[in-house]
Amino acid sequence: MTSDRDALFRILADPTRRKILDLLAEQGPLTVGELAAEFPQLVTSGISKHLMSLRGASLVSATRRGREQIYQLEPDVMAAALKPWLAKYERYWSTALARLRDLAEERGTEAGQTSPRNARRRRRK
Amino acid sequence: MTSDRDALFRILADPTRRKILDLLAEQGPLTVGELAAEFPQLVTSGISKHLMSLRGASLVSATRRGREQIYQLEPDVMAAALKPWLAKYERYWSTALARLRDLAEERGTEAGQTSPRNARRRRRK
DNA sequence: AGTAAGCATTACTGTATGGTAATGCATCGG
DNA sequence: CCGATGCATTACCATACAGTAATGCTTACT
Repeated sequence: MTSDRDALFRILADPTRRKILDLLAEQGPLTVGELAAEFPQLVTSGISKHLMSLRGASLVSATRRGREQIYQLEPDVMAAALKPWLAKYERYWSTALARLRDLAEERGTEAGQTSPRNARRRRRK
Repeated sequence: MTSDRDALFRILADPTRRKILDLLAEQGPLTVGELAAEFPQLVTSGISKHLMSLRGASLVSATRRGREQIYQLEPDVMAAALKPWLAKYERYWSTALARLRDLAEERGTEAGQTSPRNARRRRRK
């Protein structure tokens, strides 16, 4: 019952897992050893566990080459889970940036309502 | 030392908090009571705790009106933390969508290398 | 004044999970 | 063949944290 998106966000919550994904996104496929080298404070079995959970969520895939495992980013699941969710916020972000720019430029242009004009909810007694 | 982004992803990991943010994004400002009504399985003090942590991360802000607290989405922090991070993946997403479309259209156009052409790393023995 | 509504705070509990150490299992080099 | 490398798996531990119940503080109503 726990949705795909729930699982994704739980996985992304851990900084180590996010960094693994970031490395794979920036550098392309990497072996476990190469990945582990980026986390000197962690033992390799820890990395392995993270990689297993990433594989379990289909965020990465692995192919063997001899005794090495080459991990690779698998972007589809993340895109599918994240894009619709992001859509709810992106419109706020543009206005947020505009607002920041406005603040930087001048003070006192308090023309209201950047947020969705949402007529429902009038509960002022 | 734990970065802004770490904090954000930890917060987003909880489905209740994500739903709170979603509601505020979709419906505009809401009171605690209105929010709590969306979570029948939770007691209100639980909602309140979540709202406190959201406020602590500056993802929402609250204004009093009488004895009600009206919570409102505060998009800036989220945008600032998420947009640079998303940039690493978005280019994969377009190709991912293209790949999905390709798969839907036909089978066997296995022209390789959608991923970043990353010349470094040549370790084929 | 007294009661209730709306929300925050605190203390407590159970569970999930990140980390480690130990072990196992292929694969590679000599 | 034998030790070493590369990685996965297991069992174990400690901590973080979501949820609840209890309490308190304002504001509103009568």
